[in-house]
Amino acid sequence: MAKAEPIDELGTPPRDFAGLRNLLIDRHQTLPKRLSQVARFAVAHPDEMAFGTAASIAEQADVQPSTLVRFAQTIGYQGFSDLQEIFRSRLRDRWPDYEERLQTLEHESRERGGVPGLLDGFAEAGVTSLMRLRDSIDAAQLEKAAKLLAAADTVYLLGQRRAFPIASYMAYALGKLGVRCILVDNVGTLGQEQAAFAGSKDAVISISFTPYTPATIELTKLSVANGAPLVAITDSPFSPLTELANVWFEVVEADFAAFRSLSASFCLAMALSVSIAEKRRGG
Amino acid sequence: MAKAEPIDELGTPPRDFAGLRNLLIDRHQTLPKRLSQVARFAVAHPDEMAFGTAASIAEQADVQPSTLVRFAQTIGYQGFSDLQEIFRSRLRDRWPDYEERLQTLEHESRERGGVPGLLDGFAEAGVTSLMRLRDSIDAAQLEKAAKLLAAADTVYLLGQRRAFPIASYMAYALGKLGVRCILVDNVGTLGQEQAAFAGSKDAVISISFTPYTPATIELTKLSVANGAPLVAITDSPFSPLTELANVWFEVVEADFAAFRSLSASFCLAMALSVSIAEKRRGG
DNA sequence: ATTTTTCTAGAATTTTCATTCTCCTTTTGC
DNA sequence: GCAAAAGGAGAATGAAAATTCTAGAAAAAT
Repeated sequence: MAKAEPIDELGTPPRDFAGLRNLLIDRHQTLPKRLSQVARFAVAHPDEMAFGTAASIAEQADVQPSTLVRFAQTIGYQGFSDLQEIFRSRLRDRWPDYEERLQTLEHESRERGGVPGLLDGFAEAGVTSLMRLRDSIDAAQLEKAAKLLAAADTVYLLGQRRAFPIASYMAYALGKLGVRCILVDNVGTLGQEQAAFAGSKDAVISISFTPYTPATIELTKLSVANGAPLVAITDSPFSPLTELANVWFEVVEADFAAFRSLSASFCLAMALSVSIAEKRRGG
Repeated sequence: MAKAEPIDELGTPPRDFAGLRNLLIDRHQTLPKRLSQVARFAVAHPDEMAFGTAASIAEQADVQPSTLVRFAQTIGYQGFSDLQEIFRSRLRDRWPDYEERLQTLEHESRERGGVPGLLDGFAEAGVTSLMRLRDSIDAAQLEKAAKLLAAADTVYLLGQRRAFPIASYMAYALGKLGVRCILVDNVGTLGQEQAAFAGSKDAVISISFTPYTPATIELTKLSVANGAPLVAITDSPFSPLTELANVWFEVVEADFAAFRSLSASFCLAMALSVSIAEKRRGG
């Protein structure tokens, strides 16, 4: 209780959310491990901080409830409840002007061009693509593709130019899921060599959009000739991939400012990746 | 406890705010005086219902705390706390514009299981991410980043592992837009050599998410040490990139099945890419 | 008008929750 | 490498809150 040096830095702690957030960002480096952990959680999940109980928040942040109290006191608040009040006020205060703000946003993004308008445009294109994807993809097809790919020894991933981000992401995801795969990135124009070993026990996922990059098509043909089953992700039934594929998906992306979204393709890629892993575990 | 006629109308009460609100509006005429009073208050002051304690709400609504419990039970909830959860969830997920769309999505995806369920899940995560992005990105920051990057001689793109698809996509997009750029893909661990020439006349876009890939951080530090201005896309204010950056963006992606969406990051990447080109043309 | 039923207020009870405290562990300084 | 200080975990405590209970008031029905 009685301390020689009573005050460290207990100036008045911020009573508004923005100030608190800044304080947390500033100080989290100097805080001890667990307290820093709480600071990170608080910034990342302000909603939870507002509504949760000390126990529930503690569990999610992987600390003890008492740590939350110590944390609040360390940065100058009276206790956890006092700190929580800041997070609650944020939701309270923000709500009234939120609708107004959103209307402004919609209104302005039509009128002005500029960077914010672009962001809205791409976001809208992404949402549209995702909604469309959901309606257009056939469940049976997905099932079939997942089954085919799950049976494969190694999954070969083909995709160049605009499709390359998707192929490379699948390589990342499949790797994390413990599914053996090879990303045929064609570095050093070594695509032929990379894809050469794909055979009937393996499978190929080929991704290509208009104008179908020749390298992707060539490498796909090569693999199919070697007996590898093919799952294709493309943007039209007339794609050169469809006639080669055992299963193919048509993904139509919305566009904005002459750039097509990639959201739907990524979404499909993720769903496929996870479903392969699930099937392998005996789904 | 034992009652002859056990159930009046305790069908499942709504778990979402919209449904609850309708229920309240419908039934408030048939309810007894005090309960009707509570219903009116609940509809009129949903914020208070979310934040207040039973005692504080009771006082404001001019009823007894126990009345609130009776009220909750009468309309089918387990107790006051159960009812309050609905009001809290409303503040938690406050994206009014897309509320309806998402609800449809959530609803349908519960009915389907398996692979289609995955697709819906990822779609939902993507939509959520995009909506959040729109709300969280600051227009002034975007403007500043676009200006900084437009002034650069060459744009260097850094991003490994999960961030790599985004970096590689930006390389594609910027190339198409006629903006000189170099994708530091670190092939052959030649990242140092690839990034070596980034200087004060250039600019770096660095993309990294938890757990921040060391290679990306190292290469970014190197470039910044050489005087290159930095725009960072990351997922937390505590990212090692933020302190290095001239402008940084926090992109929080929603996740599903332990995989985070990339939609928002891509959206931001696209918006940035196009805005650089626009600025160059004299925007 | 009287009985029966429903509703309400307020007290009593139980549960939940934040906070405090103690003991143990880790880190820091010498 | 050791001592001292700081930090952290988890049980104990006490306060506050939700819920239940009961008696009485209001409303409805006969």
